[in-house]
Amino acid sequence: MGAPKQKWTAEEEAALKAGVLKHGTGKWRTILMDPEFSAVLRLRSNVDLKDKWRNINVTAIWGSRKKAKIALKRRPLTPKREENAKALSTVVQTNEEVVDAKPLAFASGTPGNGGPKDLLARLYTSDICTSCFAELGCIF
Amino acid sequence: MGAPKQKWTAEEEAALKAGVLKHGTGKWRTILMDPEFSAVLRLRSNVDLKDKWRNINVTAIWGSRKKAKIALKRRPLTPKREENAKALSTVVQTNEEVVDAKPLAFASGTPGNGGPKDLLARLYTSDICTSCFAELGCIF
DNA sequence: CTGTAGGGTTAGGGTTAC
DNA sequence: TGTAACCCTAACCCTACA
Repeated sequence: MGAPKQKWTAEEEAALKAGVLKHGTGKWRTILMDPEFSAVLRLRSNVDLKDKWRNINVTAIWGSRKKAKIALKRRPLTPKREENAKALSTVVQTNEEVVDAKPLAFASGTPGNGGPKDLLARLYTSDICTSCFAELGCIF
Repeated sequence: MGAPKQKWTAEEEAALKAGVLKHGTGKWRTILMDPEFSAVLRLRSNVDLKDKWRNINVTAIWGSRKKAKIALKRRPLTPKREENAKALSTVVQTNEEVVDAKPLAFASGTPGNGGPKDLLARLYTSDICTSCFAELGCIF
Protein backbone atom coordinates (compact mmCIF):
# COMPACT_ATOMS: atom_id res chain seq x y z
CA MET A 1 0.00 0.00 0.00
CA GLY A 2 1.25 3.43 0.74
CA ALA A 3 3.88 2.94 3.38
CA PRO A 4 6.72 0.62 2.34
CA LYS A 5 7.60 0.20 6.02
CA GLN A 6 9.61 2.74 7.89
CA LYS A 7 12.48 1.35 9.88
CA TRP A 8 13.26 3.31 12.99
CA THR A 9 16.51 5.23 12.82
CA ALA A 10 18.87 5.54 15.77
CA GLU A 11 18.04 9.20 15.95
CA GLU A 12 14.34 8.56 16.13
CA GLU A 13 14.83 5.95 18.79
CA ALA A 14 16.97 8.32 20.84
CA ALA A 15 14.31 11.00 20.53
CA LEU A 16 11.68 8.56 21.69
CA LYS A 17 13.73 7.59 24.73
CA ALA A 18 14.40 11.21 25.55
CA GLY A 19 10.73 11.93 25.17
CA VAL A 20 9.79 9.20 27.60
CA LEU A 21 12.36 10.52 30.05
CA LYS A 22 10.86 13.95 29.83
CA HIS A 23 7.15 13.19 29.73
CA GLY A 24 6.82 9.62 30.92
CA THR A 25 5.39 6.60 29.17
CA GLY A 26 1.91 6.69 27.79
CA LYS A 27 2.25 10.32 26.77
CA TRP A 28 2.85 9.61 23.13
CA ARG A 29 0.89 12.50 21.77
CA THR A 30 2.59 14.83 24.20
CA ILE A 31 6.00 13.63 23.14
CA LEU A 32 5.00 14.07 19.54
CA MET A 33 3.87 17.64 20.18
CA ASP A 34 7.01 18.58 22.08
CA PRO A 35 9.00 20.87 19.75
CA GLU A 36 12.10 19.22 21.12
CA PHE A 37 11.20 15.97 19.38
CA SER A 38 8.58 16.81 16.81
CA ALA A 39 11.18 17.47 14.16
CA VAL A 40 12.84 14.09 14.43
CA LEU A 41 9.61 12.20 14.95
CA ARG A 42 7.57 14.10 12.43
CA LEU A 43 6.97 11.00 10.33
CA ARG A 44 5.70 8.98 13.28
CA SER A 45 2.29 8.74 14.83
CA ASN A 46 1.55 8.45 18.52
CA VAL A 47 0.68 4.81 17.94
CA ASP A 48 4.02 4.29 16.25
CA LEU A 49 5.74 5.66 19.33
CA LYS A 50 3.78 3.37 21.57
CA ASP A 51 4.55 0.33 19.42
CA LYS A 52 8.22 1.15 19.18
CA TRP A 53 8.48 1.63 22.91
CA ARG A 54 6.87 -1.73 23.40
CA ASN A 55 9.35 -3.35 21.07
CA ILE A 56 12.29 -1.70 22.77
CA ASN A 57 11.25 -2.81 26.23
CA VAL A 58 10.05 -6.27 25.45
CA THR A 59 13.10 -6.94 23.37
CA ALA A 60 15.39 -5.79 26.16
CA ILE A 61 13.82 -8.21 28.58
CA TRP A 62 12.58 -11.22 26.68
CA GLY A 63 14.18 -10.91 23.30
CA SER A 64 10.83 -10.46 21.58
CA ARG A 65 7.12 -10.18 22.15
CA LYS A 66 6.57 -13.76 21.17
CA LYS A 67 9.11 -14.97 23.69
CA ALA A 68 7.50 -12.78 26.31
CA LYS A 69 4.16 -14.38 25.62
CA ILE A 70 5.64 -17.82 25.77
CA ALA A 71 7.39 -16.99 29.01
CA LEU A 72 4.15 -15.73 30.46
CA LYS A 73 2.24 -18.82 29.46
CA ARG A 74 4.72 -20.89 31.40
CA ARG A 75 3.86 -19.16 34.65
CA PRO A 76 0.25 -18.02 34.71
CA LEU A 77 0.55 -16.92 38.30
CA THR A 78 -0.96 -13.51 37.61
CA PRO A 79 -0.51 -12.16 41.10
CA LYS A 80 -2.15 -9.02 42.27
CA ARG A 81 -0.14 -5.90 41.70
CA GLU A 82 2.84 -5.95 44.00
CA GLU A 83 3.80 -2.54 45.22
CA ASN A 84 7.39 -3.37 45.97
CA ALA A 85 8.16 -3.77 42.31
CA LYS A 86 10.39 -1.06 41.01
CA ALA A 87 12.18 -0.40 37.80
CA LEU A 88 15.67 0.89 37.45
CA SER A 89 17.10 2.47 34.40
CA THR A 90 20.78 2.86 33.80
CA VAL A 91 20.66 6.08 31.97
CA VAL A 92 23.59 7.74 30.34
CA GLN A 93 22.41 11.29 30.15
CA THR A 94 24.69 13.66 28.33
CA ASN A 95 23.80 17.28 28.21
CA GLU A 96 20.65 17.13 26.22
CA GLU A 97 20.56 13.84 24.42
CA VAL A 98 19.88 10.43 25.79
CA VAL A 99 22.50 8.38 24.09
CA ASP A 100 21.71 4.82 24.86
CA ALA A 101 20.18 3.81 28.13
CA LYS A 102 18.99 0.27 28.16
CA PRO A 103 15.32 0.92 28.75
CA LEU A 104 14.81 -1.22 31.76
CA ALA A 105 16.69 -3.29 34.21
CA PHE A 106 15.04 -4.74 37.25
CA ALA A 107 16.04 -4.66 40.83
CA SER A 108 13.94 -5.72 43.75
CA GLY A 109 16.14 -4.03 46.26
CA THR A 110 15.24 -1.12 48.48
CA PRO A 111 13.46 1.42 46.35
CA GLY A 112 14.30 4.47 48.39
CA ASN A 113 17.97 4.64 47.59
CA GLY A 114 19.68 7.89 46.87
CA GLY A 115 20.04 8.00 43.14
CA PRO A 116 19.76 10.75 40.59
CA LYS A 117 16.42 12.17 41.51
CA ASP A 118 14.78 14.81 39.44
CA LEU A 119 15.08 13.58 35.92
CA LEU A 120 14.67 9.96 36.80
CA ALA A 121 12.12 10.36 39.53
CA ARG A 122 9.43 9.60 37.03
CA LEU A 123 11.13 6.40 36.11
CA TYR A 124 11.05 5.09 39.62
CA THR A 125 7.35 5.46 39.94
CA SER A 126 5.11 2.93 38.31
CA ASP A 127 4.91 5.37 35.45
CA ILE A 128 7.54 4.01 33.14
CA CYS A 129 6.78 0.49 34.23
CA THR A 130 3.18 0.68 33.21
CA SER A 131 3.55 -0.33 29.62
CA CYS A 132 6.09 -2.95 30.42
CA PHE A 133 4.21 -4.36 33.37
CA ALA A 134 0.98 -4.34 31.49
CA GLU A 135 2.62 -6.14 28.61
CA LEU A 136 4.10 -8.65 30.98
CA GLY A 137 0.87 -9.10 32.81
CA CYS A 138 2.35 -7.61 35.95
CA ILE A 139 4.36 -10.62 36.94
CA PHE A 140 6.85 -8.47 38.79
CA MET B 1 -2.01 4.56 36.54
CA GLY B 2 -3.26 1.65 38.48
CA ALA B 3 -5.67 -0.07 36.15
CA PRO B 4 -3.94 -2.11 33.44
CA LYS B 5 -7.23 -2.24 31.52
CA GLN B 6 -10.48 -3.73 32.59
CA LYS B 7 -12.09 -5.85 29.96
CA TRP B 8 -15.86 -6.02 30.19
CA THR B 9 -17.17 -9.40 31.21
CA ALA B 10 -20.27 -10.93 29.65
CA GLU B 11 -22.02 -10.55 32.97
CA GLU B 12 -21.24 -6.85 33.16
CA GLU B 13 -22.40 -6.33 29.62
CA ALA B 14 -25.66 -8.13 30.33
CA ALA B 15 -26.19 -5.97 33.39
CA LEU B 16 -25.60 -2.85 31.34
CA LYS B 17 -28.12 -3.93 28.72
CA ALA B 18 -30.65 -4.78 31.39
CA GLY B 19 -29.99 -1.43 32.99
CA VAL B 20 -30.64 0.41 29.76
CA LEU B 21 -33.84 -1.56 29.26
CA LYS B 22 -34.99 -0.57 32.69
CA HIS B 23 -33.87 3.04 32.91
CA GLY B 24 -33.13 4.08 29.36
CA THR B 25 -29.92 5.32 27.81
CA GLY B 26 -28.15 8.30 29.25
CA LYS B 27 -29.10 7.33 32.77
CA TRP B 28 -25.73 5.86 33.61
CA ARG B 29 -25.60 7.06 37.16
CA THR B 30 -29.12 5.80 37.74
CA ILE B 31 -28.20 2.38 36.42
CA LEU B 32 -25.16 2.30 38.64
CA MET B 33 -27.23 3.18 41.67
CA ASP B 34 -29.87 0.54 40.96
CA PRO B 35 -29.27 -2.24 43.49
CA GLU B 36 -30.19 -4.69 40.77
CA PHE B 37 -26.98 -3.86 38.91
CA SER B 38 -24.73 -2.12 41.37
CA ALA B 39 -23.20 -5.38 42.48
CA VAL B 40 -22.10 -6.50 39.05
CA LEU B 41 -21.10 -3.05 37.89
CA ARG B 42 -19.46 -1.98 41.11
CA LEU B 43 -16.07 -1.59 39.44
CA ARG B 44 -17.45 0.63 36.67
CA SER B 45 -18.06 4.35 36.55
CA ASN B 46 -20.98 6.05 34.87
CA VAL B 47 -18.61 7.14 32.14
CA ASP B 48 -17.50 3.56 31.66
CA LEU B 49 -21.11 2.58 31.14
CA LYS B 50 -21.59 5.30 28.57
CA ASP B 51 -18.47 4.31 26.67
CA LYS B 52 -19.32 0.64 26.71
CA TRP B 53 -22.82 1.31 25.46
CA ARG B 54 -21.39 3.35 22.64
CA ASN B 55 -19.08 0.50 21.70
CA ILE B 56 -21.87 -2.04 21.80
CA ASN B 57 -24.12 -0.05 19.52
CA VAL B 58 -21.59 1.23 17.07
CA THR B 59 -20.04 -2.19 16.77
CA ALA B 60 -23.38 -3.79 16.08
CA ILE B 61 -24.01 -1.45 13.18
CA TRP B 62 -20.72 -0.45 11.67
CA GLY B 63 -18.25 -2.85 13.14
CA SER B 64 -16.38 -0.09 14.93
CA ARG B 65 -16.31 3.59 15.68
CA LYS B 66 -13.67 4.14 13.05
CA LYS B 67 -15.74 2.45 10.38
CA ALA B 68 -18.72 4.50 11.44
CA LYS B 69 -16.71 7.65 10.98
CA ILE B 70 -15.49 6.53 7.59
CA ALA B 71 -18.98 5.58 6.53
CA LEU B 72 -20.21 8.98 7.59
CA LYS B 73 -17.50 10.79 5.71
CA ARG B 74 -18.59 9.03 2.54
CA ARG B 75 -22.04 10.50 2.71
CA PRO B 76 -21.98 13.84 4.47
CA LEU B 77 -25.63 14.36 3.69
CA THR B 78 -26.52 14.80 7.34
CA PRO B 79 -30.24 15.15 6.93
CA LYS B 80 -32.41 16.29 9.75
CA ARG B 81 -33.80 13.60 12.00
CA GLU B 82 -36.27 11.52 10.03
CA GLU B 83 -39.19 10.47 12.13
CA ASN B 84 -39.96 7.31 10.22
CA ALA B 85 -36.78 5.75 11.44
CA LYS B 86 -37.33 3.25 14.16
CA ALA B 87 -35.21 0.87 16.09
CA LEU B 88 -36.17 -2.67 16.76
CA SER B 89 -34.66 -4.83 19.37
CA THR B 90 -35.06 -8.56 19.39
CA VAL B 91 -35.05 -8.98 23.08
CA VAL B 92 -35.05 -12.31 24.76
CA GLN B 93 -36.33 -11.36 28.14
CA THR B 94 -36.30 -14.15 30.64
CA ASN B 95 -37.69 -13.51 34.03
CA GLU B 96 -35.22 -10.98 35.26
CA GLU B 97 -32.19 -11.15 33.07
CA VAL B 98 -31.66 -9.88 29.58
CA VAL B 99 -29.83 -12.71 27.99
CA ASP B 100 -28.54 -11.42 24.75
CA ALA B 101 -30.50 -9.03 22.62
CA LYS B 102 -28.62 -7.67 19.70
CA PRO B 103 -28.70 -3.99 20.59
CA LEU B 104 -30.22 -2.63 17.46
CA ALA B 105 -31.68 -3.67 14.19
CA PHE B 106 -33.30 -1.29 11.81
CA ALA B 107 -36.58 -1.45 10.01
CA SER B 108 -38.21 1.34 8.09
CA GLY B 109 -41.56 -0.40 8.01
CA THR B 110 -44.75 0.84 9.57
CA PRO B 111 -43.92 2.04 13.01
CA GLY B 112 -47.28 1.55 14.63
CA ASN B 113 -47.33 -2.23 14.60
CA GLY B 114 -48.51 -4.19 17.57
CA GLY B 115 -45.40 -5.37 19.26
CA PRO B 116 -44.49 -5.98 22.85
CA LYS B 117 -45.27 -2.66 24.37
CA ASP B 118 -44.46 -1.91 27.93
CA LEU B 119 -40.91 -3.06 28.39
CA LEU B 120 -39.83 -2.12 24.95
CA ALA B 121 -41.84 1.01 24.61
CA ARG B 122 -38.85 2.94 25.73
CA LEU B 123 -36.81 1.38 22.98
CA TYR B 124 -39.09 2.66 20.29
CA THR B 125 -38.76 6.19 21.42
CA SER B 126 -35.66 8.07 20.53
CA ASP B 127 -34.42 7.07 23.93
CA ILE B 128 -32.35 4.03 23.13
CA CYS B 129 -31.45 5.45 19.78
CA THR B 130 -29.98 8.55 21.26
CA SER B 131 -26.47 7.31 21.71
CA CYS B 132 -26.54 5.52 18.40
CA PHE B 133 -28.07 8.35 16.47
CA ALA B 134 -25.79 10.82 18.09
CA GLU B 135 -22.81 8.70 17.19
CA LEU B 136 -24.05 8.38 13.65
CA GLY B 137 -24.74 12.04 13.38
CA CYS B 138 -28.44 11.35 13.00
CA ILE B 139 -28.31 10.15 9.44
CA PHE B 140 -31.42 8.05 9.94
C1' DC C 1 -20.09 20.37 42.12
C1' DT C 2 -22.28 16.41 39.41
C1' DG C 3 -23.45 14.06 35.10
C1' DT C 4 -23.55 13.29 30.12
C1' DA C 5 -22.10 13.66 25.20
C1' DG C 6 -18.77 13.28 22.24
C1' DG C 7 -14.14 13.73 20.35
C1' DG C 8 -9.44 12.22 21.23
C1' DT C 9 -5.84 9.01 23.07
C1' DT C 10 -3.88 4.77 24.81
C1' DA C 11 -3.25 -0.39 25.70
C1' DG C 12 -3.01 -4.48 24.01
C1' DG C 13 -4.20 -8.23 20.83
C1' DG C 14 -3.51 -9.31 16.16
C1' DT C 15 -1.42 -9.04 11.32
C1' DT C 16 1.85 -7.96 7.77
C1' DA C 17 6.03 -7.44 5.48
C1' DC C 18 10.64 -8.26 5.55
C1' DT D 1 11.10 -18.72 10.78
C1' DG D 2 11.29 -14.74 13.64
C1' DT D 3 10.37 -10.22 14.54
C1' DA D 4 10.01 -4.97 13.77
C1' DA D 5 6.65 -2.33 12.08
C1' DC D 6 2.03 -1.65 11.44
C1' DC D 7 -3.29 -2.30 12.07
C1' DC D 8 -7.68 -2.67 14.74
C1' DT D 9 -10.49 -1.42 18.36
C1' DA D 10 -12.13 -1.81 23.30
C1' DA D 11 -11.20 0.82 27.06
C1' DC D 12 -10.03 4.97 28.89
C1' DC D 13 -9.29 10.31 29.11
C1' DC D 14 -10.39 15.21 28.39
C1' DT D 15 -13.33 19.05 27.71
C1' DA D 16 -17.59 21.51 26.98
C1' DC D 17 -21.76 22.12 28.48
C1' DA D 18 -26.09 21.73 31.07
